[in-house]
Amino acid sequence: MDIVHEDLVPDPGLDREEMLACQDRIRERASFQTPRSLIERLSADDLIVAGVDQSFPDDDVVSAIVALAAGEVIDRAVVRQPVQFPYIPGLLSFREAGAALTACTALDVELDLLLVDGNGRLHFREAGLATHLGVVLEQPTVGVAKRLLCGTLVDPPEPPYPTGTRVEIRGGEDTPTARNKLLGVAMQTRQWDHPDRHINPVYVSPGHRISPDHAADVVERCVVDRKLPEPIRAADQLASEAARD
DNA sequence: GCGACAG
DNA sequence: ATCTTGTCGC
Repeated sequence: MDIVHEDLVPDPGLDREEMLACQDRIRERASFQTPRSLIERLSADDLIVAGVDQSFPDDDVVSAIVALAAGEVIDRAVVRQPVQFPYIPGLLSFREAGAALTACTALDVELDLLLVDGNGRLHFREAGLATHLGVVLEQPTVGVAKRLLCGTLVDPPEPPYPTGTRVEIRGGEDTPTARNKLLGVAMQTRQWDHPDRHINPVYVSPGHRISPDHAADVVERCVVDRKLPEPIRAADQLASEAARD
């Protein structure tokens, strides 16, 4: 994987206004449609999907990326560098993308798709971490978040949702550029049998070069026995253990 | 001014 | 994200 748009790499040194302008440019370049070539690959049994995730030991950021095909790890990379920007909702890319991009560059295998911890189009300016990475790398990406950042659930059922439930998330007052647009879906990837206590859904959104439906399809396919898709779990695990040494 | 807010 | 033991429920 290579950085295609060096000028769009999020710079932690920019001021807030410049960061917002950068995200506006990302939104303008992002595509939320699935290319014909990817649609064909989505049904292949050797689909190559990677997950990327970050951990923050002390004042460093560790980024780990793990690529899987047919349930097997086929490539991985880990990078560590000083953290350069704080966590600010809506500006996550400026904290995590630098390290994540370096990790992506260190990967040898060519991916069909990259799963990212966080949002894609499900973002105040439709430019979440998954979208930013996708545009800079010109790589199909999907965002998977554990909590809802913005947008409104359309006709949500009463929790707990049964496994397989998908609820549309559309833009509202908090997403001025995407009013009433389909930004992503709340997806129940796993659920307990008894409504005693329940598992929350994950929030899936297209990052770049994929549609909301196909994004959800891929996440569903990558989920094995857990709430989160395997590539992200593997990356999460690798980033955590790499943070200890 | 108040609320809401991925990791 | 990170700091951290026990503990509730299948």
